[in-house]
Amino acid sequence: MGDAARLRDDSGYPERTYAIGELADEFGLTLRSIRHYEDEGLLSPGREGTVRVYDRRDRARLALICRGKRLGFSLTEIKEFLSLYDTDGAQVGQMRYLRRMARERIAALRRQLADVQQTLTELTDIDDQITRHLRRQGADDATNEEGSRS
Amino acid sequence: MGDAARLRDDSGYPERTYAIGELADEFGLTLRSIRHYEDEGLLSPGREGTVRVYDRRDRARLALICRGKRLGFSLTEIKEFLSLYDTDGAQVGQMRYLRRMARERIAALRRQLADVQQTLTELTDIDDQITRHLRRQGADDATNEEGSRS
DNA sequence: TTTCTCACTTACCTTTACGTAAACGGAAGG
DNA sequence: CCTTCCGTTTACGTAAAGGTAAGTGAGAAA
Repeated sequence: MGDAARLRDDSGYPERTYAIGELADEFGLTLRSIRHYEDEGLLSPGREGTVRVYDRRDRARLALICRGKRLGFSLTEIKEFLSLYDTDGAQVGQMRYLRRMARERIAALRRQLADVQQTLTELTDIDDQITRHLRRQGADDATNEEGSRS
Repeated sequence: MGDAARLRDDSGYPERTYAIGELADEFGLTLRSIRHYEDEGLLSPGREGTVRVYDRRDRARLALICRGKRLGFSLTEIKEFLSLYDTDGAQVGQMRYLRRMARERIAALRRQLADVQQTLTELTDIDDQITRHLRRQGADDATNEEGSRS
């Protein structure tokens, strides 16, 4: 149990850590996936012997990875993306580069935002049409009568 | 040249058609991809002999396919998605189902919208931080001084 | 007629993002 | 001591979405 590595934190109290299984449960991933993200260089958790030990920042990165996946990015894109989040140790030269990357991402995300919004209005239109159609037929719904507000 | 299939339209004038190469150029796809979408049942263009002939509706479907891809959906998801757009010949039973599908998609898209928006604000924050950092260093930008408005 | 250009099919290849199995290690508990 | 649980590595498998090559055909142009 007792060893010195328990208090490796400036703030004086031991930081909470996570096992791979915990994170897998929390984010709905498999161990394989999380390890794969590490293989691809998106994560680099500490080790206690051979066992992976994740800290608060690893967990945050994992959350970003998941969001990136939900948005349809590839692991490679997500990797670049992640580098934008830890600019803390960057040199001035790097920062210009990172800012360019950030702005490109922003532009892409705005396009995606527009796509999502347009698709949303189209689908709510379709929903409305179907609903009106069913209503005209008197064949009205048994399912919940939830509308489609933006 | 002259054959009867040129006037297959109710409206009296010949509808404009597209060759596969045209569509590929227009949407920035390869022939292979377009044919692949057909293999997967997302498109079913007419044929003139062995040659594919796309009409207005095929073209519209292709546009939807591209948008779906930009949003990160798989071809299978896009296929379901497409079926929502031609409810015209559907029976009442189908319509309930389609409406359910539409509502599921809507819910998913709203989540995606939230993800995109959050990522956007985070990245604009990062952009601002970098910009301020560079400004403090006097090492200010040579690149365009475009801001990051929402 | 020969040569382009565009299109077609068939078929194997590649990349991404994991799944899955085999075999092993260490700690905890009955 | 043996089992169980959690983790580890190595390595082959696989589904999705196309790339790429080989060989064919048909119409237009030189």
